[in-house]
Amino acid sequence: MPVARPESSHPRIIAHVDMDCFYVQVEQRKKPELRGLPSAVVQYNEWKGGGLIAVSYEARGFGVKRSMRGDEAKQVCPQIHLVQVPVARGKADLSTYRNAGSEVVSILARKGRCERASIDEVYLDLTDAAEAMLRENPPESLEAVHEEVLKSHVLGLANEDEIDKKENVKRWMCNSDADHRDKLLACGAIITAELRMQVLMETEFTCSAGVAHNKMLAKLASAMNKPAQQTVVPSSSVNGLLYSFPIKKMKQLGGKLGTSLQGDLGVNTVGDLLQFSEEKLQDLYGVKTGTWLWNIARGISGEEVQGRLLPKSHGSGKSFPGPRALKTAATVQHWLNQLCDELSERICRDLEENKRTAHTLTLHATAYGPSERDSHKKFPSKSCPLRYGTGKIQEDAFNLFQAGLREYLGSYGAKTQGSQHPERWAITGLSVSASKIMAIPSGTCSIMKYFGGEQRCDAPARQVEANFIQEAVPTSPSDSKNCTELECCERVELTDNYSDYIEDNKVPMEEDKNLSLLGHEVDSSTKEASQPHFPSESCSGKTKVSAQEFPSEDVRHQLSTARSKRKEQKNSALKDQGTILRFFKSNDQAQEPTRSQGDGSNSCNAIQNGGGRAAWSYKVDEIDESVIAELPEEIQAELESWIRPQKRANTVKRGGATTIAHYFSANQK
DNA sequence: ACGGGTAGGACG
DNA sequence: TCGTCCTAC
Repeated sequence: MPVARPESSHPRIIAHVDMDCFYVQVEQRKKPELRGLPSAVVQYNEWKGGGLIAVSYEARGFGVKRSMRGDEAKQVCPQIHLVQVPVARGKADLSTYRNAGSEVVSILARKGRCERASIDEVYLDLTDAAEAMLRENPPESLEAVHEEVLKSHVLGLANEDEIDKKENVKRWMCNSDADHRDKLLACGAIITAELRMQVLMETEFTCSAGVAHNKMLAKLASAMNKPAQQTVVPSSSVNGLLYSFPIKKMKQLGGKLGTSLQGDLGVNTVGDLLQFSEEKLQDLYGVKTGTWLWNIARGISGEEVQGRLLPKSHGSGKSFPGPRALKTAATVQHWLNQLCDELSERICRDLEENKRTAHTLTLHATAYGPSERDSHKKFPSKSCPLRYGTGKIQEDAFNLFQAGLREYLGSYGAKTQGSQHPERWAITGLSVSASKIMAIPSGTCSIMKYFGGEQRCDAPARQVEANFIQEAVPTSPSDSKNCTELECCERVELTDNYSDYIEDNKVPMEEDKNLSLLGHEVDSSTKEASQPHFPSESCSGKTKVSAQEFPSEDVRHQLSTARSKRKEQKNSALKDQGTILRFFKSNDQAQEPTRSQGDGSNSCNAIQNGGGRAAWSYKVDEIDESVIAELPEEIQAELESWIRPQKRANTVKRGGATTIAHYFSANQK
């Protein structure tokens, strides 16, 4: 739901960058012969040619639309090339698109705060960069403005359609009499054009962009001229732009709220909203939404660009429409296993690449069944603490499913359980997701505080284990069987360290498994999120090309050098995947997240002997995961960052010693 | 019985 | 908090 935020007084320069038919471009880069042809990306072509999820602009010219079936697209455009989405584990696999999106983000993030809004959209706060440019190298002093900048659409500029358009744009960009805000916008437009060219050279992807004073307007603008163009929104143009702008096309108003505005208030354009007082809108839609509506009608939006390059959750799901609905626990389990397998791979990759761990596993399902006839009951989502390891995730997810199913079926289900007439339920959608993703805490002080007093940090490992085990009360969703089997995520690509993977035992189907399980599954942990740790920008040897050095004759050459640069980067990225040990060594310099409970500062000091470093070792495979849940929360967060990677390190040298010594600093701040 | 698969955010 | 609902691409 929209929430009103005060607009900051200081003018900001915000860009919204939107990749053009992104999935198509990704496929075209893979198969360059598709460039320039009407094409579309389709998934599941079994039924009516599959569903289109991205359509090239050439194909749009023939009337092909998203959400057509492949067959329909062929009808309106027989020569269309349909490319299939990659499939893995029997489901669509979007990872190539996600990765391609990451390429783009890493380029765009160079010039300012960057928010990855979706797989193919990014917001940028270019305020600082624009101010710097205006100070040090203002457009009015430029003798030449790059073609790409001149191709900008500047809203409100007279004679948009005229032949002298570029001349007009140049005059606007370089106008020394312009409003300060417009000068900043001009700088923003130049920076944005440069970034888009950089994206094109390094990724071969085109994008469109909007440049404005806030996110809402930037987003509106980026969609106004596509593909491969950019649109600038001077303040003076805002009212005119919004006045006739269809309300339903505003972000957040494409759904029920927009429909209500139309149906209940007769508001069809943003301008129509101006007649309503803030109080009236608040009465109708609540204080927050009312204020938000009142503001957006005036082009006001104070939302900040979140500095976030990484997703906040990972999910894997699949639908099973109509006749394909899942009707037995065995098929549900099969598909859950597939989904969990993918999810596990993705969170493990996140851990390796970004040093982040997910802490909550959630299962969603959609179902129809006996209870749906009378009541429109929904299958409840369920969540539990996330344990790393594919087998564990699969096991936990299936337990969550069973818990949800019992609830869904209600008392009716309990009665007929185990009878010869199974429930007539059917699952039409399944998804699992991993959320509460936090950067691995890099300090160790809270562990020391926990053991402080009774436990010296360099005490023998045995005693540490004893402490763990004494206080252990298993609470994990599954009975914590002795986890001596070490789990590691599958990472075929990274052959150096993480390739070992030991599959969990398959979870046997137990219809009547532990009804009270769910009560224990709920994770009451309230861990304070630590600062996300962004992947280091390993942009070695990027082609640096200024706007003026970008004549079209050079594009071909630059693209090819950029292409080989990319490959170099990939290789060096692989090499850069350090060993676990190296990871810890590099991390122990980092900062300790803040925490509240005190008194243990002396114990911290106590271990700061030997130049602030101490060695600590223990036998990893003798610590049961379930004990961790019983530790104080701030300890849990910290411990998990140690134990999990440690187990993984252990598998690397499987058969060898199981004791690993870690070195860490006790410095805190 | 469908755009499918993902994401993010607000609310109670 | 968790679970639900809404929205968007």
